[in-house]
Amino acid sequence: MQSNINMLFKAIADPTRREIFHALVLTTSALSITQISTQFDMSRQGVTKHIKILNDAGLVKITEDGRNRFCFADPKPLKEVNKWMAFYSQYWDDSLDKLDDYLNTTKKA
Amino acid sequence: MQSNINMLFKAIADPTRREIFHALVLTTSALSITQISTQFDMSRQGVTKHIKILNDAGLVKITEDGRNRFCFADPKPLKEVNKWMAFYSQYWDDSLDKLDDYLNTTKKA
DNA sequence: TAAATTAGCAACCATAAAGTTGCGTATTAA
DNA sequence: TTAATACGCAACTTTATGGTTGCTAATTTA
Repeated sequence: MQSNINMLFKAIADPTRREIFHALVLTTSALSITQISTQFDMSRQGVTKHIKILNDAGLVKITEDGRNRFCFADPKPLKEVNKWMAFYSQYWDDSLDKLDDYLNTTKKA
Repeated sequence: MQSNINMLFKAIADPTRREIFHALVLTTSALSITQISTQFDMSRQGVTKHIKILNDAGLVKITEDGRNRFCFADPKPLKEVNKWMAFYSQYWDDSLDKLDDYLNTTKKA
């Protein structure tokens, strides 16, 4: 198993997975695997795989209920991504100044 | 070419790429491809590929200077990721309540 | 001018990833 | 108790990914 943060980044890297996650966040009720798959024009197994990866990343929780497995979104792990980005946010506003500085100094030289 | 946001998520999904990006953010001077590859115990071509993906995502800018290609980090595109996450941040604090609610109601039923 | 350096391009390899189908099993409904 | 439903597991296919090596071209240094 990979590290948590790696699995998190991997989980949100796939657009289909982001869509599934989004749908789970928006819905008020829990969705079973089959319900998700009808909603996404994808085979049930395809959804199962994505759910597994989302679950590994902690972004989706699953409760078993008879033959059903209901999926819930849990956005909490995204805080980690937020933390990762927080460091770079300080460079957002002056980021290309570095490039400008370089170009200016080399032109002057 | 994929969409911008997809390329962005893809770019930061790989841990090596995040490391390279981080090194470029931290360094005061620009780094050439060769300089990066010596720093990362990876072949020059491996680095070139990563830089290309980072460049596609807008996270790295390149200036050519003779036979050198100097790379600069540009964290600005990460704002998009931040925007994507902003929506989910409203669910961070009460996320698992959804699950709790479900479990409670089903137990009561 | 000859040698060294920086890098792109192409081919290649191994593995992972996204998705499918088929089949068996457990649970629910008729 | 039979039929339908929900699902997991395994196998398979296709394509992407991360990485390598070999070769060539351009630029810089001796």
